[in-house]
Amino acid sequence: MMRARLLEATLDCLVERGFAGTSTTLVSERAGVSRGAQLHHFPTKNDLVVAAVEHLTERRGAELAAAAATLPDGPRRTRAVVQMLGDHFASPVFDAALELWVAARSDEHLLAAVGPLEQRVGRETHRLTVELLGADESVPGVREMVQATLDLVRGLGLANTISDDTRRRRRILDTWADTLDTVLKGTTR
Amino acid sequence: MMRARLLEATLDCLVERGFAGTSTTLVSERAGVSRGAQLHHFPTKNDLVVAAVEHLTERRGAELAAAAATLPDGPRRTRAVVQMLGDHFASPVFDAALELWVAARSDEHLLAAVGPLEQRVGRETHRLTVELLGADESVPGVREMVQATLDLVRGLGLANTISDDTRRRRRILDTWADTLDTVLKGTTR
DNA sequence: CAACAAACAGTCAAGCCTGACTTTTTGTTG
DNA sequence: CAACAAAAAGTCAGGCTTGACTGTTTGTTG
Repeated sequence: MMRARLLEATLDCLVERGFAGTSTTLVSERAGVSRGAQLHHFPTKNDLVVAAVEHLTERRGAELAAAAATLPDGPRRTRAVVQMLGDHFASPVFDAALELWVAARSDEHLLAAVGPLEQRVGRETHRLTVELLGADESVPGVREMVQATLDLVRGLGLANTISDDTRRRRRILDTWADTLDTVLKGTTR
Repeated sequence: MMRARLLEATLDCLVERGFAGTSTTLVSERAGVSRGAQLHHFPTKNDLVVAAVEHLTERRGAELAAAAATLPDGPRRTRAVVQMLGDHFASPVFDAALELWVAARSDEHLLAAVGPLEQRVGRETHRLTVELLGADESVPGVREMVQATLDLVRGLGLANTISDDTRRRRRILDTWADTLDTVLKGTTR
């Protein structure tokens, strides 16, 4: 319970203040957990943050699964799938992940933990996307287009961190969904 | 001259150690500039870093222009343009920009300087891309696909910061170029 | 119920970063 | 060439963060 509170507080700080602005003292205060208790569960800041990555991953999965359940069938499905991914990569969840991503870039310990984890999450997200789109990856080029879709929403998510970009994202993803449908044609439904 | 050395040192630190790991002391040492001299040119860390953004922008422009001059004509041009953009967004230049981008997310002063600047650079990059591709933006969907291309390479650049992603990027962008050509068909050349 | 271990709480010193302050050098103008 | 202003150099104190240390509560087992 203490553990969970600490992890949530860490993620909140990450979103609000960034990695550097997230001090262990601040986290313990936010979580309403004493400094000693915190140090008991997570001896160092890195331990704390790495654990937060794990926790975040679970939330990522849960959020995507929940959103996926509400998707419509029929000709508008591709568009809905793509918009769902776009929204997900524009949420605070992405902000927190981005902070970790960038922090790990120049911290080998963090990288050792975040790298493999993010790779795993990436594969899982890819699998889910293929499933939601009903794409046939045995067709040449289809796999690359699915990957491109995920990298595209990642790029859109990045753009969204600085200024609200929702309208532009909607337009771009609508157009992309049409293109994607053309490429996948004959393999979906 | 001192100014330029400070800016270059700042960018080097940014790439190697990230925003938080870039201390003003470290920068002055690297640049071979005394602390007082540094404080004369840039009173605060923010001033230093904001100026570095400006400087980076110029380098960005110069690098892109240089690369653009070597592009081939003919049917392979789209592929070459897209790969060029992909390489550019996977270079240290992007790493430095990413650090600033993320740091600005949770620092309003930095955001006030980086936001408008990055918007300007974005527009300029868009304009250049349209020109290089010979795209006709009056055709519906074309503008969105050009934007999508830029957001895609941004996403690929982000993925590349953690682990070297060159092979995957090549494959994805090759496929993307084919799709892009189909959409632009009749409007190019 | 007593004893022991684990979780929790609070305090604090060492280290680092930033930016202010003082002194020295360089260069320009009358 | 003298005087003055601008640039550069060096020093340093204040503030913040981290993680180590010590004391207290809770809970479990014999």
